[in-house]
Parts: sequence; structure tokens; C-alpha cells
Amino acid sequence: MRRRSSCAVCPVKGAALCQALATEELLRLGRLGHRRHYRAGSVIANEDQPQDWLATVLTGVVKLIRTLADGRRQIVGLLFPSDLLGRPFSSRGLWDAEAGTGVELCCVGRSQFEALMHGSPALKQLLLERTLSEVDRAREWMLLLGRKTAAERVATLLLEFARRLRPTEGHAKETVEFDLPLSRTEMADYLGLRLETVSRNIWELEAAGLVQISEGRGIRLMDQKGLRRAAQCEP
Amino acid sequence: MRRRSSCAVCPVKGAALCQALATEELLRLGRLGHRRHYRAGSVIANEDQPQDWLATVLTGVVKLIRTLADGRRQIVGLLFPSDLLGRPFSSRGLWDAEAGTGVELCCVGRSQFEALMHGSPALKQLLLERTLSEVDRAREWMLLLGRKTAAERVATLLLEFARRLRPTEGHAKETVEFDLPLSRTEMADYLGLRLETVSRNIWELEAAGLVQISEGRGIRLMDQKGLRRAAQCEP
DNA sequence: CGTGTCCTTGAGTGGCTTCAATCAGTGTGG
DNA sequence: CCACACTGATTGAAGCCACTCAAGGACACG
Repeated sequence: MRRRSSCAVCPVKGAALCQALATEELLRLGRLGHRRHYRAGSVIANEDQPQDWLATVLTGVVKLIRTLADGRRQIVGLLFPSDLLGRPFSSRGLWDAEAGTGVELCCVGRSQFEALMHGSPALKQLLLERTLSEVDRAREWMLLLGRKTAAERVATLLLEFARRLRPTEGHAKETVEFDLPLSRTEMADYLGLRLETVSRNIWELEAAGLVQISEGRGIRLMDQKGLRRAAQCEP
Repeated sequence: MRRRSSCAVCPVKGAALCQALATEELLRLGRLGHRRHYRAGSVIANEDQPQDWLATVLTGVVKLIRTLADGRRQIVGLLFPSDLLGRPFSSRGLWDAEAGTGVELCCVGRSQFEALMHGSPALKQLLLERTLSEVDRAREWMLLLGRKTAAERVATLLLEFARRLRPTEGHAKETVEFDLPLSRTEMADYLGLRLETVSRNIWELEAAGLVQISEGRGIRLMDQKGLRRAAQCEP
């Protein structure tokens, strides 16, 4: 469950927060960090109990979930490899974290994290800029949840997956292929819909020739321009 | 429209970001900042053109708005006195800013702001913590937009107003009175509803004895505990 | 007094939900 | 090997909450 991490072979080397650290600081961190594995669906952190560590996502997708008393759930954030999991400077988390897929984390104690943060202005600057981008993304999602139709939401989600899971390919190629990191239920929880609605709308996108569903979780976006039109997105 | 600000008589002294600055830095800032006034409804910043300044809200309420091509609007953030307006470290805004009420700002040039930020670790730390809280709040709102009913949304909004407009009184007193800073249309744009729905649900809250509507924009929360129950809120 | 803005109220509709049934895939144990 | 259970996805039909359209009232302003 726990083992020493090795920054040299880190799968998100150069993309995670740690990229801001100088070599000697990195060596120190290498001694602080521990890798942990979680299987899909397992709970990583709980809303109720304070978390005494933070982590960088190495592989997989983490769901941040808020739940109402009667069981209604909303995914309020998705973390992809290189993203930071946990709330710096406040041990009181406001939501649960669950592994969406199998997940590998690089964990570091809260106090060590904050010491590192205060010791390295570059690191703090990077965290600040990422947090600002996180606000941007959350607000973009507020537009989706408040005003977009079910069809637009699903199209937006697929484009978001493509963007976050295939950061290299970018908008270059017109067709992109990947595995959906979430089940229908989870997509519904992220989009503020029911799983049946998601299912129906994915089918409609396929009928319109915009996507192709493969066996299992596979999906291929056939026409990103058309998808963006269907999603009412800017770019 | 523009006049030199005086930090000594600043209405948000001790609450805004500037609280992190030492006295001599504050004096320097006093020479950098300019006050600007906007009347209710006027556009402060536009999504399309880059903004070359940032500002602290001194009085009034600022709406951050995302608009879809066909005119659907969503308010993705509300700024109250002492909040920061503008996106540090990126001149590309993703949304419009409009004055909800009459608004007074304390503006400072982008380059000067960033210089100040790099010069003062305490200032950067405070901005970071506020930005993290902003993420928390945005995510809380995603839960509202994705999963709450119209009645719950309206109740949540009223409590949010009370919290942000009356920061001192807190949850102490059971009844709180204030002026609604937004019109029905604006509340609807914030809640992902139509104005008719907002109107009806406010009336229902009044019928239930939870609030009292005064003439004009005035409102009195009669039973905060009951409201929190109606809003499905934690605290 | 007309005009405009904002809010309220009513009636009817529609998009998404809800409830329910079916099916495919997967693992389990006799 | 097959019955069985279980999970996730799909499909259908009915219902409801919020939307849409429409009208009217309250108030301010010129």
C-alpha cells in the first residue's frame, strides 16, 4: 500500500507541482513522498475527518463528491494525473474523494507540504496559478450545470475528457480515441443529470455520427468541430 | 471617475488583500491605486478584451457572467466588498463583470499588482488562501446547480446573502435584515432558474413564515435554522 | 398621463426524471 | 458446464418540476 516514491521515474515528472522545485529540493521531497494505490470505487478521503496529507495524482482519475442528506450526489471536480489532491492550508475538507478508475497517488504529509510551500516561492506561485485555473474551470462548469441542455452537457463532457486525457494531441487531429474514465452513473453525477439521460444522449451523438462507441469503455470522437458546436463551446 | 485612493479611510481596510502589506508597502500602494465608480448594471470588464488592471471591491456587488451564443446567461460568481476583481497572471478574462448594485472599486495596474505580489510573500499567501476558498465556494455552488430543487436554491441564496452582506452578525442573531443586492432576473441567472420560479419560491418562503419581504429590496430572515433546513445546508 | 422596469400571478407545455423491464458481461459455486 | 447473482447499460412509458408564454399590477420617471 505504501512505498517510497522515486522522482526519477515519476509518470508526471515535469507536469506536476514538483516541476517548480530545484534539484536538491526534489531530492528532499523524494524522501518525503510515498506512493499509494486505490482500486476503482474506493474512498480516498472523507468529508468528515480531516486529512493529514496531500497528494499528486500519478495515474487514474479521482472524483470529488458532495452529497446531500437524502443521497443526491454531485461530482464537483475531477482530478487527472499531475493534479493536486487535497486542500492546502485547511485540514477540513468539504467533500469526499473517490477513485474513479484505479488510482496511484504520491502522498506527502500536510506539514511537510506546507513547509515546502513556504520554502519555495516558485512552488507557491505554481500552486497559485493552478488554483486560479481551477476556479476558471469550476465556473465554466457552473455555466454547464446552470444553463446547458442535457445534449450540450454530454458533448461538453466528452470534449473535456479528450482534452484532459490526451493533453499532447490537443486539437490537432480531428478524431481522438480514448477510454471513458467514468461510468454512466458517474458521468450523470458530474453533469447534474440521471444516468438514463446520459445514456440516451450518448446514443444520439452516435446516431448523429459525432462519436463511435467501442466495446467496453472505449469511445472515438469522429468530429470535434461538430461536437464543439453541439456543446456550445467557445474554442 | 478616477481619483487617488486613500488607504487610511478605506472601507475594507483590514479585510481586503492589502491587509497583508506592511505599512511602507501600503504607502506605496496608496500612490498606485485609483478609485472608480460604476452605476448599477454597467459593464466593468468584458470577456473579449484583456483587462490591464485588477481591483478590490470597496462597496457594492459585482456579477461575473458567462453567456452562451444564444443569450442564455449564468452568473458564475458574485464579488462583495474586500473581494478581488480580475484574473491575476492571465490577461484573458473568461467572463464579463457587471455592477449588480452601484459599485466602487480600488484599481491597480496589472503589472504593478504582479510586482507587489512577487515582492510580498504574505500578500501572495493571502491571495492563495482566498483563491482556494473561492474554489470551495464555486464547488458548493456546483452542488446547488446540479442537484438542488428550486426551493432549496432560493433558500441557499438568501443565506449566502446574509453571510456575505452581514459578516459581523454571523449566525448569532436568529433574524437578520438586509437589502437584496440582486433583482429577480439576476438571482435567477445565479441560481440557474427563471425569474418567475424565483419569484414564486420567495413567496413560498414568506408563506412558510421563514422570511418577510419589505418594500423595495428589503428582506428579513425570520428563522435561519428553518431556512438552513429548507436549503439542505450543512451548518 | 404615458412609458418603462420590475415583480407577480396564471395556465399550459416540455425536457428531464422516475419507475420499470430487458439485456449483456462477469464472476461464483455446485 | 450451467444456473445464479450482480453490476452496468439500454430502452420504454408515465409523471412532474421548472420553463414558456401571457397578462396584469406596482412604482418611478419624464
